[in-house]
Amino acid sequence: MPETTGTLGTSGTARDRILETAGRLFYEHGFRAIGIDTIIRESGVAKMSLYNNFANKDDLVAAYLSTANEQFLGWWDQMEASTTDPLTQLQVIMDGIGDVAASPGCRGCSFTSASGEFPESTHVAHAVAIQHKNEVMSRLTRIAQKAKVTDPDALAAGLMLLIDGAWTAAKVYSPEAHHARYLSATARVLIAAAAAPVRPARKAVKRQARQSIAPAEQRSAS
Amino acid sequence: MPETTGTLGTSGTARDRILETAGRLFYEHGFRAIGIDTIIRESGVAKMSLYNNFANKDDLVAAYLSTANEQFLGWWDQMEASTTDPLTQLQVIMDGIGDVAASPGCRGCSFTSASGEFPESTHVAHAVAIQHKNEVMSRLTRIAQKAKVTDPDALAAGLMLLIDGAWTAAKVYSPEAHHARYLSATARVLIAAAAAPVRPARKAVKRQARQSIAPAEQRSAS
DNA sequence: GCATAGCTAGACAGGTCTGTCTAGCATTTC
DNA sequence: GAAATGCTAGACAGACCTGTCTAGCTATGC
Repeated sequence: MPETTGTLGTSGTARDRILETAGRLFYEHGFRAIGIDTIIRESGVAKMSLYNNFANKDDLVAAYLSTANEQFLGWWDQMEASTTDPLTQLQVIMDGIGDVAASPGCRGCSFTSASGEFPESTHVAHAVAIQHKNEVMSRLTRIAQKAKVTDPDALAAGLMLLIDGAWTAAKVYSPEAHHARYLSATARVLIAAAAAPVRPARKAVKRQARQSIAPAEQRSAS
Repeated sequence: MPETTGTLGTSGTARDRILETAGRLFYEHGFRAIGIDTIIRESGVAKMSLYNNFANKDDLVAAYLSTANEQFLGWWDQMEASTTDPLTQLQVIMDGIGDVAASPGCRGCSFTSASGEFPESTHVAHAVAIQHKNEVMSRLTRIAQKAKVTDPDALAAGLMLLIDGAWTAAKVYSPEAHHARYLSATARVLIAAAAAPVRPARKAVKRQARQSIAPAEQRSAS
């Protein structure tokens, strides 16, 4: 039994090859930067094979993101199953994400990128991204609740901020990674503080009145 | 003295109107989603006025980012000047960014978006973004050093992760903001821990061996 | 042996994008 | 008054992009 089908077929169905190729190209160059023709050419598949499997380009983008979401959650499940203590589970997950974000090939988070390239929250790709982030947030919250920390929402939110910060570092600084290396250690501080509530610091910093921020500066923020 | 120039001129030079309009549209819809023709139409300016002031679209994007960078650093200087204690300076800045990120109109960080839409680090827009993040990092580090905390690099990196996490929340969840509201409180934890070094937690979470992450999952990360 | 399903190859339409060019108007400067 | 400067209006070229269509090939199932 030779090639499964077609002339250029390497392996798998046309749909699989399209998804694999499109995912790689989208991740490396961005969703808008990669055209249908490029995906066709790189995957060695006919254009009609793409449009027979996906309604349009947006549908292909959404399919890629859904696949990526499933893979990520699968990886998460493995990490979480590696231990039973909730606080350790959180730390293991943060360590794992830190390792990925700081690795040379990492270009950040596909879902955040999708949100940026398709800013309308009704866009199917943006919607998948929101769904993904919601899932991550609720998983963090659930584990924090299991750990019986004082404020599970605050711990989950803090860890979420760190995670997305690490993905941003990976995206901006790729392939150097930079401060994503500090994800693990910083998460450890938050987790420890949540477990053993912070004693009033010697010099507690109080929130003070600040001047309001002009609209123009909202757009220029870091 | 009537209109300064032109027929549709609202105020300022053509260059100013182009930069203002382009900035607003880029920020709201993305760099690749907005075309030259749209900028022309919205700013009421002739196409040649754009190409007389900017070499090409990339140059316009870079000019917008440079302006945004200057505005942000100006805002930072104001925040920093509002107090003399370094730890309070850090907290004031984090509070300010948290307020902006959690405000309804905020769509995240222009520089991160630029990195995402122009992934090649040699692209002029990506280069400006890197320069901006470097500047923010070095400012955080400098203040942390002034505060004489044990590990200024770690504190600066931790705060940077939080900041970029907040921008991501704003981008993905706009206009709801969500967990960006936790930026201030989470920063307070990190700052307090850095000021009063963490006592070994009752149940310290140790880093444990983990299975490696398959390349396929690197792309699917949160 | 024949129908069906999945695929290929490539032309094509219609739209959009960037960037150039021409012709001419209005204001300022010398 | 003349030159220079900054701008407008819009046509235009050439590239690229999405999505459709036709024609035909190949393997499988009945």
